Amino acid sequence: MATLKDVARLAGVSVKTVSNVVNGYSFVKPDNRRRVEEALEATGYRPNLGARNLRRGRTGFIALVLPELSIPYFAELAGLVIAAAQEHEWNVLIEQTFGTLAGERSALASLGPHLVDAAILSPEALEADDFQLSVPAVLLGEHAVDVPISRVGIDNVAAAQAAVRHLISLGHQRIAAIGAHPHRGTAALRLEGYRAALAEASLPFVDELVIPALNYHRADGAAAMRSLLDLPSPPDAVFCFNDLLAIGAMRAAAERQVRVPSQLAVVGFDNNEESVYSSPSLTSVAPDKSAIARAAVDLLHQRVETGELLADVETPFSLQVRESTVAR
Amino acid sequence: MATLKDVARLAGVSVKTVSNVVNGYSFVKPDNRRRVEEALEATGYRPNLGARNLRRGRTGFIALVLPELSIPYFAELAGLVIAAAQEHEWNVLIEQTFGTLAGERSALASLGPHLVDAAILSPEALEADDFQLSVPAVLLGEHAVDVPISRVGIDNVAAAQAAVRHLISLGHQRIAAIGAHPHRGTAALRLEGYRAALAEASLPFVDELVIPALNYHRADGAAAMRSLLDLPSPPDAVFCFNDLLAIGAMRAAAERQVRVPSQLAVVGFDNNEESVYSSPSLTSVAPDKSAIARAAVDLLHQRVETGELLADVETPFSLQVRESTVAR
DNA sequence: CTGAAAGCGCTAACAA
DNA sequence: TTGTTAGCGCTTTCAG
Repeated sequence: MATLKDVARLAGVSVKTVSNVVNGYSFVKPDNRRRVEEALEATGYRPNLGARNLRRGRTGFIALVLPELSIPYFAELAGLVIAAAQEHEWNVLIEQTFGTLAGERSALASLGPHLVDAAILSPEALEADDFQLSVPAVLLGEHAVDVPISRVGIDNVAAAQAAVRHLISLGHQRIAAIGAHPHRGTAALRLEGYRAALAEASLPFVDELVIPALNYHRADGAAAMRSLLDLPSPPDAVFCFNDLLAIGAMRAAAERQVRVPSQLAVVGFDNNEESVYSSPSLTSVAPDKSAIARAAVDLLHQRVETGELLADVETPFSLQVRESTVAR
Repeated sequence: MATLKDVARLAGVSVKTVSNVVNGYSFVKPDNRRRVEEALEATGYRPNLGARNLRRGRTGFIALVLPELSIPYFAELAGLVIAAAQEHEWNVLIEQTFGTLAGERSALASLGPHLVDAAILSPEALEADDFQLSVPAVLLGEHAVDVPISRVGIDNVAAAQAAVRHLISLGHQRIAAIGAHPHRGTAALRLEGYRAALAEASLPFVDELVIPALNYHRADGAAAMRSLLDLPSPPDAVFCFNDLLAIGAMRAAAERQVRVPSQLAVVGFDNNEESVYSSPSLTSVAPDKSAIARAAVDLLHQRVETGELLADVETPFSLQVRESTVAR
């Protein structure tokens, strides 16, 4: 592999000149520039990023810390973050925490400043004390705790409220919620939106209709739905805090011969691609994932370049109405 | 951030001694070791990986080149590769190609030896000439072309054959295939397995029942299924070359009021988590993804450490029978 | 506008 | 057993 020095020797100039050409710096005598470019071409020179970054005190990487790639929402998001990072010549390092406190702590601990220039975090269990980051970071999802880190995401209260309003507008009166969680900030906000929608329609908040979920996988949604269907008077609609829970819920309903949407309307959250093709297809709150990824990366880039702390970013969302609430 | 030198000064020894302790090398006088360890602790020293790797001529990264993270199979695989790589202290860099030749070429081109120590490739369009890698690599999926790179994966012919045999054993006679592709090696092998299963049961190979798919997304499966249902005599079973195609096919069937499995049996390939919860759940060929990820990473590690070229690895698979072929 | 040279933090050959 | 020191390849003062 050719080094700067090799190129310099071949072009008959100093490394400085080559470096100048490579980095598009200042003014280089046209003649020298030509010779350097020829030498660059001839050697097939490619800069050694490690050396460059060692010198610049940068690494060229950002970390993306998330629960699990096998969760479609995070997989999609990761793809978008990678694409956005590429535009700033950043490579993305993905760390999976599996949603555990230990996993999240160990991911954070490994984030030395020599490894990454910045980090995008999607924590689910971290506590306030844990946020002693050594690199700039941005939070996706919620401030589970109050920490001075910029956040990028949608207005979860408004989004949940829109989802439940939709169910109410369809005439549903007994609306359940799946996904309550004792420590997860996002869950608290979605629950708040659910409450608000019920309240503004003067519908009662019924404790037994709010089902907690420790995880947000399909299996958890199915289990929650079963417990709901076992109730003396089951709900006629259910708002699930993510699409995976909703898919599980629909599966459980099908197993009990409960028809969706005629007997039970279902709304999810995340708008996974999977939800467009399920039978019935799933009505879902659709955060603009692309906007989230871009905003997070741009915020960090700004932060790293200028050093200035930046404000939170609120990204848009919409409600995608499909067969699980309105039959074709 | 503390450097080796800082630690050495604090401990009153040379950097060499500190380096020895940090790297667990040779013999260090117990007294010195203790003082170094104290200094390490006091400063919270963390080695600068960039510098270490620059010196060692390693980067500490491997690349994982795949079509798209939004495809569940690759998302799952990526998660497993990250986990396997961690055990060799490797970080994983994911590059998305979107299955295009241009995307794959540009991903390969960016894989300089300064960026990664090795690469795991899942190409779909690359041609033989493109495989001029500058780092050790292993191929997931098939040798689309004949190149001297180790491959890790299942026996696609046998797997496809098992899937179609299952359909035949259920009494199906008119079995379609969705996913034929002019250049994709994997598609050719799965088609071969399909043919073999038909042949051994003395069933005719019917051209119009083999539907090509340029992409393997849900939408492609739905489109293919529609064309199959438009046939004067539609199939009574369909073997899809991946689960996404199968999910799309089931969706299209549902839209035409065709019942699965009573009127149409469906088998997929990949065994996505999604397929366990669809209604009906999907019978699918299940490659051992964890074994694939581990084998690929271990092979590369071996290769990088010892320099020796290693043989291909064939990983196991099974057929998961679910409701799409056998009603509960 | 360009060259010489220092040094980013680390490892390892060589000396002591 | 440990210290000294020369780089890994690059960027960047500082002179010229």
